Parts: sequence; C-alpha cells; structure tokens
Amino acid sequence: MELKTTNTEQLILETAERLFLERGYTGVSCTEIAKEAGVNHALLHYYFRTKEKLFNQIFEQKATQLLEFFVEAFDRDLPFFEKVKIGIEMHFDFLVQQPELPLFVLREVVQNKERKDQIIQKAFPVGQRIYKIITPAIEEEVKKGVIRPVKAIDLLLNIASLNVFAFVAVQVFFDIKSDGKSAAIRQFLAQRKKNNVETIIQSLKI
Amino acid sequence: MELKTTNTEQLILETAERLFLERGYTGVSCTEIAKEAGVNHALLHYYFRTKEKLFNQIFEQKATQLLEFFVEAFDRDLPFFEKVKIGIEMHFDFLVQQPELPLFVLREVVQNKERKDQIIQKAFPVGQRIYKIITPAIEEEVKKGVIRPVKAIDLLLNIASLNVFAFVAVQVFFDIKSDGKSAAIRQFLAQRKKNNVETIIQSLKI
Amino acid sequence: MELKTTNTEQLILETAERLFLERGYTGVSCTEIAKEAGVNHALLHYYFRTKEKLFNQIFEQKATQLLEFFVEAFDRDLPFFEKVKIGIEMHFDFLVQQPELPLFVLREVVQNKERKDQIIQKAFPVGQRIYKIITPAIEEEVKKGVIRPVKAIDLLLNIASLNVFAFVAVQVFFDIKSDGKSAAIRQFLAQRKKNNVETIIQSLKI
Amino acid sequence: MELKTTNTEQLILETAERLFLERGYTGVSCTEIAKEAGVNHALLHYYFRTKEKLFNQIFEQKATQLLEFFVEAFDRDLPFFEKVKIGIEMHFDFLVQQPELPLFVLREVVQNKERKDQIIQKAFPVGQRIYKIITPAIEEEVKKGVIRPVKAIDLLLNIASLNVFAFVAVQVFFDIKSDGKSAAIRQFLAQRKKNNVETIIQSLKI
DNA sequence: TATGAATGAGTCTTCATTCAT
DNA sequence: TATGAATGAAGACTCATTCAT
Repeated sequence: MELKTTNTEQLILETAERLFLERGYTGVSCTEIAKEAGVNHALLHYYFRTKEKLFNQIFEQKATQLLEFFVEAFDRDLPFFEKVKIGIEMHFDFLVQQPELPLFVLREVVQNKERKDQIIQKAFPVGQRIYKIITPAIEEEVKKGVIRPVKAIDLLLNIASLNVFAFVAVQVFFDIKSDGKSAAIRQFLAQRKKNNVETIIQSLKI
Repeated sequence: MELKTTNTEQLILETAERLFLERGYTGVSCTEIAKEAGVNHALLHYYFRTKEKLFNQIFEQKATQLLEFFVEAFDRDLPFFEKVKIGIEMHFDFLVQQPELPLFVLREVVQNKERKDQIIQKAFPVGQRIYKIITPAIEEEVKKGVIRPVKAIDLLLNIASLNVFAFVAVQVFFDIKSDGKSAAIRQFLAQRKKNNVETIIQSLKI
Repeated sequence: MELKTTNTEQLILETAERLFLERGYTGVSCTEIAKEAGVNHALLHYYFRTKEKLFNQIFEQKATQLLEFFVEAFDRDLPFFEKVKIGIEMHFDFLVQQPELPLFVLREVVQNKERKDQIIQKAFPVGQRIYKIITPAIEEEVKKGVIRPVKAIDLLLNIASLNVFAFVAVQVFFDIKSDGKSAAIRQFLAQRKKNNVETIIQSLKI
Repeated sequence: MELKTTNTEQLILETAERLFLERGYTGVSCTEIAKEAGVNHALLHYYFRTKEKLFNQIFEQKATQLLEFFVEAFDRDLPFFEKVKIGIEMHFDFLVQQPELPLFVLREVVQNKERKDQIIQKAFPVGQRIYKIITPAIEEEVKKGVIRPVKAIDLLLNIASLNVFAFVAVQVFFDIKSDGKSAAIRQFLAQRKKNNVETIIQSLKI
C-alpha cells in the first residue's frame, strides 16, 4: 500500500533484511544496520520508529512470501503427478533464490510468541487454499488406484520437510556467504531436488 | 572426569540450557539466567567464566547427543526394512524427549562460524560410521531387487528431514512450553511418526 | 584538523585530564569522569569509544608537551651560560604551570609497555635535536677552558632531575589541590628554581 | 613486632610487594595477587583483612626503608667531602637493589591523601635527624672557605633529585623486567652514579 | 590454616530510543 | 529528510569482601 518508499528507506530495509536473515532479531543491532547502510542510526528510527517495527515489516513480508509461494507452486491445472513434481520443483527453485529464508522464519517464529501467532493467522487461509487444491486431487488418484491413500497434510508436510531441510543442510555443510553459488553447493542442491521429487512420487505409489 | 558438580552449578547449567534452547545464544542474557536460577549473576561467571564458555558447554553436549543418537538409531543388526523402521522410530522418539534440540543446534550452527566448524568436525566421524552401516545394507537389497537404487546420503537426509521437521513444525503450530504434552501434540506427533516410516519405506520400494 | 569540538566533548576531555593527571589511568573510572563532568557516562563512550582511547589522547598530548618544551627551552642563540640558565628557568616555569605533568607521564610510562614504546619513539628525535644544540656548545666552552668536560646527556639529565624532582617534591610536601598557589609553595619553588640554576652552573665550572 | 609470619603469609606479602611495586595500588587486584602466589584469594583476606591494609603494610615498610636509608647514608663520621661522596654512593647503591622503589612511593603518596600524611609524619623526624647531621658540617666548611654557602635542604634535595631520577630514567629507557641487569643498564647506572657525585661536589666548590 | 561458594557494588561498554536542529 | 547529541537501561564481566566449613 505504501507507494512511495525513499531510496534511503529502501536502503535501510534491504540492509536490515540481509543482516536479520543472517543473524536474526537479537543478533543484529540498530547501530550495525545503520553503519552497514551508511546512514545515521537515528534515521532508522525516523523511518521505522523501533527495531521491532522494522523487523516485523521484514519478517511479515518474508513469512508471507514463504507461505504464499508454497501454494502457488501447487496451484496449477496439471495431471496429479505433474502437479506434485512441478510443485516440488518450483518450491525448491524458489528457496534457491533465498536459501536463508526458511531457517530465518522458523527461528523467529519459535523464539517469539507474538510472531508465532502472527504467522499462524497468516498460515491458516494459505493452508486451506492449498488443502483444497490437493485433497480432491489425491482422492481422485486414490479412487483410480494409482496412489495409496495419504492425508493431504502429510503429503504437504513431507514436501516441506524435504525441501526446507535441503536448505538448512546447505547452510550447515557449506559457507553460503563466501562460497556464494559454488559448484559444490549447486551440485548438492541439484541432487536434493531430484531426490525430493523421486522420494515423494515413489512414496505415493502403491 | 568432573564427578562433583555443585547443586548450584548444576542449577545454573540447567537453567541456562532451558533458556538457550528456547531463545538461543543472543536471545538470553547472563542476568536473566541468573535471575531465573535464583542466584547472583556474579556466581555464573564464578563457575563458567564467560557466557560463551557456559553456552559452549551446553551446545557441545546437545550437538553431540543429536549426532550420536542418529547413528545409534541405525546401528542394529536387523533385516534392512526393520533396521530402517526401527531407526526412524528410535530417532523420532529421541526427539520427542527434546523437541527443541534440532532447531536449537541448527540455529546456532548457521549463525556462528566457529560453532559450524566445531560441529562439522564432530559430524564427520559420525557420518562415516552411519554411512558404513547403511551403504552395504542398501547395496544388498538393491542386488536382491527389493529396493530401487538410492544413495545412502540421500536416504539419511530424507529421514533426518522428515523427523526433524516434525519437531520444527510442532514448535511452529503448538505452544510447546505451556501445552507441554497436550493430546493435540501427541496426536500430531504420532501421526508424523507413522507417516515418516511409511514414506521412507514406500519411497524405497521399486 | 578537528576544528570543532563540542563544548561537551571539551568538558569531558578537560575533566578526564584533570582526574587522570591526579590519579592515573587505573585510578579513575569512566563513571567518575562522567559524573564529575555532569554528563551521562554513555556520552563519554559516544565521543571517545573507550577509556583507553580517551586516555591516550590526553597522554599523548601531555607527553609531547613535556618533551618538546624541554628542547624549546634550550633552543636559543645565547652565550653558553646564558643558554643554560635561561633553559633551566624556562623549563622550570613551564612545569610551574602544570606541576602534575612529569609524575603523571613517568607513572604511566613505567606502568604500561605500550605507552613506554610510544614515548620513546617520540623522545628519540627530540633527544637528538637537543643533543645537537648542547654538544657543540659544551665543546666550545671546554676548548676555551671555561667549563670542565661533561657529557651532554649528563648535563641534560641533571637539569631534568633537578627541575622535575622539584615538582614531585611539591606534590609530596604540599597539598597542591587545595593550597593552590599558596605562599609556601611559591616560596619553595622560587628557592628550588634559584638553586637548580646555581647548582648546574657551579657544577660545570672548573 | 609480629614475630611469627607463616610461610604462606610471607609468600602473599612478597607477591603483593612485587606486583604493587610494578603497577601500584589500583593496578593490581587481590585475585591477581592470590593467583600469582598460588593461594586461594580468600586467604589473602584472612591474613590481611582488606586490600588497603595489605597494601599499607607494604607501603609503610617501603617508604620507611626509603627514608631511613637516606639518613643512614650520611650518618658517618667522615671529612665533609667524603661524607657527601660516600652518602651519595650508598644511597645510589641502595636504590640499585630496588630500582622501582622511589617511583612507587612517589606515585602512591601523590595519589592518596592519607598516605601522603602518613609519610610526611614519618619523614619529619627523619628529616630533622639528617638536617642535624648536615647543617653543622656545611657551616664548618663554609667557615673554612672550602665551599660556597648552601642550605642543607637544598643540598639534600639535590642529591635525592639526581639519585632518584636516575632510577626513574632507567625505568623509562630500559625494560627493567626482561633486561634484568643487562650490561646497558649497569653501564648507564655506573655513569650516573659517577656523575651525581661529581655534580654535587663540584656544585659546592667555590 | 585454608578453601569453595556466594554476593553487592562496580567495571567498561553497547543498546534502542529521543530530541533539537 | 537527515544528523549529532544525549540518555537510561542493560550488556558481560571483575572486584573486594564475607562466610560456612
């Protein structure tokens, strides 16, 4: 809704986003954000009032992205196995762009009651939408005898587990900051992507 | 070696463990630990010198537990599918005891280079041990034509993904602290445990 | 270069100078400096970052003053005995303005290796300059048969000893802070000034 | 008067003396003294009650030594010039044994009103004794026409200045702790000792 | 005599925030 | 819009001291 964001405001926001994603709310100070962005640290409060408000703005955006993209990935009119395959791959590719995203959201959700409530409220409609997409699709395939009966929630959690954990693992095993997009990382992720699709597809078959 | 740890020292350690598991290194202050434990905060430095040392003591123990138990779970002389099933279940049950453990370790590993290196060093031998257990078991089954060819690392990551993520999800969806072991949580976890075993087993079949 | 120093910054600096001169680095706390200056003690760190940096700024200035003035005192184109007499008197008069200076510098130099190295580096060129002024002057007088042969370094140390010690003694025997410039102190110093000139001059004669 | 001092008490005392001489009252902590002495730091309070009391005990002893030895040096039945020469040399040799002593005493006296009063009280009778030794000796020589008229107090301060300052200078120019008794230090001190005697003697002559 | 445990006060320093300009 | 100055609260940590054993 906020149509006009100054360059400076945007700069602060981007810097804060980068640092918060790296080290979380408590791990970053306002002074550091300001210094990194090259602005006076009083300015940060001029634009965002408090650290909490600045953080929440970023957090809300990021959490929303994470959730909504999960739905989008599966919201396609395709044959069932295609839908699942494409969905997993799209979700995975989305995370490639922002590998720090899932752990960032999880970390903060778990640490802060308010944010947990906030995200659950947001997750509920998202969950319903995706549920409505996946449930009938599963039922149809089960009726056709192509897949074994599974609950939609389990399937979705399985996908989320495998995809998200790939990026958590990447952050544990590799130095994402300095390695950037090294060949080793790319290879590891490619393998996990392929594995995740196969694992889910295979696990559904009778 | 340190056979005698005072009651007070133990009390501080336990309090610190609880708080650190909840909110991480940067999210907890020494003053808070001391207050929560009901002791003077100088005492905390008397026993542990620095916050870092206190934290590391806890972190190392927790990370070791997490890693070693994963191996133990699969280090059993059983038929392949049994080994996998029992392994997943044991690992899952272990996490039930300490649902905050995986996110705690992941959080700190990702945030702190030193701790990442520390845990990778520790993870390496553990990884090798489990790899030696699983690889020949897989090969044998593949030869028998019972399972499709999969890499051990992929299988293990799949298991870790599904099990760990169940507890991350629990922390997101439920209020672990106050709910304690509510029926809803128990039910959710029971369902995920069953699902995880089935998903992995099914995904292996040809 | 820094032309503008706030009133407050200057106030802190002056208060710190006064207290450090009185009681040395370890004898004064940041809190005390702030309280004495009537400012919040966070402000002290806002301007100077650390106690060490604040102290060093003062110390360097004071040590430089002390050294450079010693040279200046003797850097005059005068007949030998005049040069010595005027030099001693100028140096003495300089110390009258800042009686705490020599003991302050000596105290910190002896207590802190880093500062010792720092001052020795600074003292070296100063020493050379004054050496070049005094040595030929002595040699000439010796050749004329007016004074006995002495080493420049000994003459200079003798002067420094007598002058500096007068102010150390003043601090021991009198209460410089409350007495301020009492008659007793003035008289004592006048007598020492006269004595120092006579002692040095007499000691040079054949 | 305290006849029995335990080994441990003595050990603490010696350690404290060494550290206090090096870095002064505020520069040393009780914990450090105890650690250095290898004893529990509560023991230090068992023996000496407070840091202040421990320090004062050492300070008083050291200050007394410093003062009394000055008298002793000149309290000899010798011809005037011999008395002065021997006195300077004895005093100088005494300081060789404890080069840190004068600066230590001066530092603490200046920093602490109580200790200043304490030492002045002690210095008074000492001063009188030495005054009574030197004054008539000077008068006699003046009468004989051998020396120019000087005040006893000036002569004594001159001697103290030259001798003490030699050891202050040694601490500034050399690294007394690591160099120990290096050749360079020995040479410097030998030269100063010779210079001090000559300077004083020459300065007295008509 | 000796020590481990405990503490209140104090150390330096950083924090998020406010305000006048 | 932007900043330098200012502050109270909190950060980790050390201090001298006490006390029970």
